[in-house]
Amino acid sequence: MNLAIGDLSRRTGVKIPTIRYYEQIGLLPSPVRTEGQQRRYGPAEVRRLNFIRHARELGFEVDAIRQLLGLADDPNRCCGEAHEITKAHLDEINDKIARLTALRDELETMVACDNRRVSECRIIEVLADHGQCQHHQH
Amino acid sequence: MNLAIGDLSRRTGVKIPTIRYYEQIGLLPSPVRTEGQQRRYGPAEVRRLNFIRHARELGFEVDAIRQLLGLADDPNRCCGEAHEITKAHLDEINDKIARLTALRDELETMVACDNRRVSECRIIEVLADHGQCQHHQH
DNA sequence: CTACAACCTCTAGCGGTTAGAGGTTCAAGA
DNA sequence: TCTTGAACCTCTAACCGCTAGAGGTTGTAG
Repeated sequence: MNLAIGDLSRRTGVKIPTIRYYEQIGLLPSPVRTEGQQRRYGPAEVRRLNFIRHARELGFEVDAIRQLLGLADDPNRCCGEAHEITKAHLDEINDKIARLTALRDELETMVACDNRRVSECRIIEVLADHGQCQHHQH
Repeated sequence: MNLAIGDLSRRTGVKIPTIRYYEQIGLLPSPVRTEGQQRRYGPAEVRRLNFIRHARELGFEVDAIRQLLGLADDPNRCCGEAHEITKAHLDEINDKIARLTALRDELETMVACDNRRVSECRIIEVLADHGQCQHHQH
């Protein structure tokens, strides 16, 4: 298996400029090159890039991924660290879900609105109020 | 109530440069100024900025926020429009909730991991394996 | 051996912010 | 009233995580 960057891209679903970008910021190691300076990749890179892509899809920031990859690279290290990173991320997501759900409920009652003028419209009212009271809980 | 930009920042949790940026892109109206060109804000701006911040935290793009705010600014517009926009956002929100929930479930099984060694760690495993097979469904 | 798709580097852009430099204003205390 | 210093001003440039394009080179299939 000796993949050009386009093959790697197709295999992982990561766009070519993004792959080069990941290399540049040190997420992916510099691969071997042909005589003419073209990148060639092996199975290890496919695995690593898939890992990266999946983690990004889960919303991990590049820094977090770097940490996770560091852990994965050192199979003797304690797992607690990965646990911690993931837990923090999970908390953030739960928070977002809660707030989105609150907003949705509010919007849902609003959609019942059928007035002719915005001046009497619940939608606008609720949005304004929502902004107003939100920062108390933060 | 005659707030300087720093006061507004503290009241809303939006950083000062961000407030100026919002003004620049037209999300916030240009406020009144003192003789010496310093910005002064009133309660309307506090409300508006709180709304913006809240919407941004929930992942709405600036353009979407502009639309919603635009409705609120024009009380003579037909409510049907607000209705439509709100409905669109409701769909968006429901979509977001669904995706975040899926994400959370995945992360939650991951944090169940309490191994001492990374080599046996579910988190790393899931990211690696999942990455491997993920792109087929995309 | 040629054609041309795919690669290369480099620069610059995106949205949404944030940070810094270098200078001015406001307001509280002497 | 004057002085100090925190807070403000504008402007430019950086940040993240990509993405796009220009302009040139390489690899490979026919």
